[in-house]
Amino acid sequence: MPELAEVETVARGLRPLVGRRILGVRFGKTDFIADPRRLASLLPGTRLVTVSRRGKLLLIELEREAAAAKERGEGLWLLIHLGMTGQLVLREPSEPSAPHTHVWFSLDDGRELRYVDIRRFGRMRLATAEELAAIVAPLGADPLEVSEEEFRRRLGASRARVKSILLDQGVLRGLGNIYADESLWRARIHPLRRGAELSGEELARLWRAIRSVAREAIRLRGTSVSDYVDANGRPGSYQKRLRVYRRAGQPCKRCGRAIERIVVAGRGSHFCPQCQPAHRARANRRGAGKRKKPLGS
DNA sequence: AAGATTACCTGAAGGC
DNA sequence: TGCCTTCAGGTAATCT
Repeated sequence: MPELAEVETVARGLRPLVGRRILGVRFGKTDFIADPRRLASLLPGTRLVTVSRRGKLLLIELEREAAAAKERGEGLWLLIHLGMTGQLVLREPSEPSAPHTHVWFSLDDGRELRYVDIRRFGRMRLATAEELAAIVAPLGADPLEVSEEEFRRRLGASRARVKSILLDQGVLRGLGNIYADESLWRARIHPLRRGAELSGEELARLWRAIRSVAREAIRLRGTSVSDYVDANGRPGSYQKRLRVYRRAGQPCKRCGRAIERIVVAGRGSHFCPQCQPAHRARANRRGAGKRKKPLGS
């Protein structure tokens, strides 16, 4: 699934396109595109200026031709979210299109950038600078840039299950189910624990675990367990490093106990019952619901 | 009103 | 063989 490491890898694969022009766009199904006619009218003739990533969101900055840019001085961004099964791949126009290809961008170097998405959970839209600011405003901290202090503050302020918190893009941007499970295993924290009940030591372990998992996943160009490939159609290799994700019933790499799978936040959650104990201490949570003081302030 | 659950979508896999 | 159900998880919408 495209999480931060996969989107980062796709962004890096597209970066050589900076300077290229989009000559035209063709569409298949468009129900995942905010305003396909706007793309059809504005994209042709634009030049790619930057390719970047914000969480799981891919940002392609475009520059209009001098004449068109005059009417509105501001920039234009093509925003693409890959959802679950979205792929952006560079192909020669002569190559047959994969099933579920829904957008074809023709480029001035003769190639095509194709958007493929089996389930169409992805999203695509154009945005002005103002619209872009509003879209990224709700996103939380970057997992690789957040300080340990801010991380502890954000996680410790929530009574939700820690697994849910890690998946919340408003807290940390870019983590998905795979890296959330892998990070919790590394930090030896049970997915059902609540953010506010984690000790300072546990939060510190989790902060470090997320950083090392994210760095390693980017280095290995992402995880390919089902559909993910990069801009050149190549899979990543972090799947070889997975310790718990989709390993239910198999032995823990640390202690040998069978990995278990439960559902948290509607997601399959994999953990080691030995390494990741469900309770910090002898928790008698009777009366815990009476707490009324919100933490902080 | 934060936190939990469900809907969207298609293909793979398992049951009978 | 083939039909049916379940599962996979990105976010948005809906519930409690």
